[in-house]
Amino acid sequence: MLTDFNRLKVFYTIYRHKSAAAAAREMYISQSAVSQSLGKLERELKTQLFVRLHKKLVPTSAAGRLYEIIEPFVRNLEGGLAWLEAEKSGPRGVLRIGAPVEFGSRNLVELVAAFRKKHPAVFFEVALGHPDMLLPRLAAGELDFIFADIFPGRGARNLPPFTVSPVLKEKLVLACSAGYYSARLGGKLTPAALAGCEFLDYSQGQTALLNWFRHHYDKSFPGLKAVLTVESVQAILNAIKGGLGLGIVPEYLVEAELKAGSVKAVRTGRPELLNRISLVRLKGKAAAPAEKAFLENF
DNA sequence: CCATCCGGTCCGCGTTATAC
DNA sequence: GTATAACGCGGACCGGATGG
Repeated sequence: MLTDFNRLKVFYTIYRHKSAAAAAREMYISQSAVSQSLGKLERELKTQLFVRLHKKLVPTSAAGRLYEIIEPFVRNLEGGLAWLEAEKSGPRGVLRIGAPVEFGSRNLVELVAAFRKKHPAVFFEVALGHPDMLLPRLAAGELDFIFADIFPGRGARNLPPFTVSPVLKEKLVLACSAGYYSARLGGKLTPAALAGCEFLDYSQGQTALLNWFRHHYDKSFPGLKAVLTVESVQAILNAIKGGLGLGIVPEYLVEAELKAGSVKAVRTGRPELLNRISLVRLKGKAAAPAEKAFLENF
């Protein structure tokens, strides 16, 4: 059983001054209180900590050992409390953020860069991955907040309540190079012709592709041929330009190529599929200053 | 079921006074 | 300067009530 911390603090102060009276003055309590506290600690530990000479306290070797144990702890504690105090004057510390791979490596990194210009004492740890993996980590307090595109899976049943606020919508287009378009789809843009093409996707499950097809044709197209699977928008983009097949990318990333005609987007007449990114936080969790400042930047 | 509030009880801390 | 006795007060703890 750990002894009362206040008694250890009294001991620590006596040891530093080698005097109960001086410790009492420093701690703004009576000399009597210090003496009683020390006596109690010695009885608890069943160890003599000071030899009482006339008007003098001489530490025993046990006292020296105890001081060595307590001293780093007190130093840490004082440092920690100073840190908490400093935090009031401005955001600092580490922000742990979860995000989908594409959003995290593109938009989030830009946000972090802009934020750090204003608040250089804030550092970032970004975990990239699927919301199904990030939500439990948010619930366990390992992440301060996350960004999520799909929300939520059935696996999130027994997780604590979250607050979800939309932060971004971007149009997603199914695109390929102009060469690929004229060779494989020229003049016959039917669902069947489309489904027979080569595809580029972000995950083994082809969630992005399947969503696109469901959105535009109201039915699923099983057995799409994925010739490349990679968790990187940049890679998909390069593969599209290289004529490898059809891939889904945010429209604004290929705006120039679409205008120039080097990249073609598959248009069905329906509005484009939207990628909705939401901010997900633990309900009722107070935001630390760094977190608050970051979220206010939105 | 869990968190919170409330009233009552009791223990221990810190005080003063005093002895050494 | 330190230790001890006596004492008052605050806070910790407990059981029960209440509310979401």
